[in-house]
Amino acid sequence: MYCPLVKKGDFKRVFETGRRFSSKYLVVYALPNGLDFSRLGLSVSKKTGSAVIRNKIKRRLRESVRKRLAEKPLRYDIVIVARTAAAGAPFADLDRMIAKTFAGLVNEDTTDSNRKAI
RNA sequence: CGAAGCAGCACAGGUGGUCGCUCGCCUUACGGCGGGAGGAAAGUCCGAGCUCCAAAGGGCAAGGCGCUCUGUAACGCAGAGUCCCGGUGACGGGAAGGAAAGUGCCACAGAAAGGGAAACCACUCCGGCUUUUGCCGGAGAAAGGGUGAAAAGGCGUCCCGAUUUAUCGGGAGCUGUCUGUUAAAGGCAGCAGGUAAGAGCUCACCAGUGCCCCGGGUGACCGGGCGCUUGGUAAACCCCGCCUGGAGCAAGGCCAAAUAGGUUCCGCCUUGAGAGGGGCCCCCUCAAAUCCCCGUACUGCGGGGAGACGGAACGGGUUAGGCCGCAAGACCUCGUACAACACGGGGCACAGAUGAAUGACCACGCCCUGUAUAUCAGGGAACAGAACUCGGCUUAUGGGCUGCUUCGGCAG
RNA sequence: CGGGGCGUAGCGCAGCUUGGUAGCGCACUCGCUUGGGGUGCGAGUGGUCGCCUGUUCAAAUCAGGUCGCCCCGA
Repeated sequence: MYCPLVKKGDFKRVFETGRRFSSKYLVVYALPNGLDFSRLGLSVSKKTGSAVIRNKIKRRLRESVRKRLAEKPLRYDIVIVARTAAAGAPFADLDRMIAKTFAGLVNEDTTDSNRKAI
């Protein structure tokens, strides 16, 4: 279960206070959100490529995150920034990185996160 | 066979399965069924629809367009033509009105670059001087020389013979034009008058040009006659003709919530202005009032006052808030008509997201690459992703097919 | 959706308005100066003016198209 991350302030909070995982193709920021589901934000720079390439990267990342969250439901605000190398990456590599990153995340105590959210 | 030039066509990797996204419909719900990127969706270069604002009219400014006719909702688009340029040719390219309304510019060189008494050298004739060479003066100004992109349109040649000594005949050649050809070719016209010699004079031909005439064409323009000989540049200013109100779906409409300022009224305090309209002007429209107070003879007339602060109500803006706008045609094809187009018949399709939907995996077959082959391995090719909707233009781009035409070579 | 600007030598810029010679600084090379280096002085090398087409006798400059980059407004 997830929904898109929308607000500019939410992005800013995740960038500044969230955990950071870097890899060849991606930079992933994650922050517990205190909700019953995760929210996903994607950032692909115009320098990465044309609209077609950028769309393809976002679709692949969305697909990968959907599959990983189905296996392991997290309650995080996640922002994934694609690096320029992600344009030519095979889907299997991207998926492996997402899975590896999610393996390092654990849901926090519910009451604690609720207090934070409010 | 080789080289080249046009025109057109369809495609944009297929089928099946699993999981997932988005929209619509059905269902109480679980869920089910169906739709889901392109030829350029791109660039945003034109033209329209649609929406809001403005709008009596005229002029100016600004911007755009600029051969003709036709088509179209419209266009800077298209079709058919005209003229010019390039190409042996098929064919390609052209912002192609006006330089005789005016202004400006034309570097360097050159006497001179737009009106300059067209200069200099050299030249011809006449007169004078001189042994000659030559010098001086006058007249003439064509051919020749030098600069430059351009010097005031170009061109009128040569030989033989005869004689009436400026004409005739013959030949070659040149120029122009016509016919025809792949090419060679052929026909016609001109090559003259004048003069000391010549010419810018007369004449012939060609070129250019004209608010001239005749003929053809809807027209651009073409052909002929007549007149004239005028440098180029308007993608320099400009002139002429035609067109253009402004903004854009974040247009615009409705709804919701919260808050500071705005308008009206009340209280309190106190003393200020015509407003609106398009880029501007003439001007036009609405106003020159209303309310309160005072004076006076009711209407009326004269004089004075109204903005800040607090409360209430109202309507706008903001909050990337929600809904609507927001989804079947200026389409394709066949026939008629010279083409675009129009008319008639038939056919087909018709995404609506909003931090923004098309993806991932598997199987089969197909294509490409690697390897001697099979197996096998890798990849699915190019350009590229709708954002209110259409008609065009431009640009990017894969492999393939079809038709026509031109030039050259070889063979029959 | 609307508007504006830039592209010239390895780098940063001028020249474009009013068309005829492409220039400045740094950098680079050589020489002088110094015992040597730096500094300084002098000389020199180096540019398809983003690309295509056109106008013109002549285009970095004018016109049209195109490509790339940057900025602004709603």
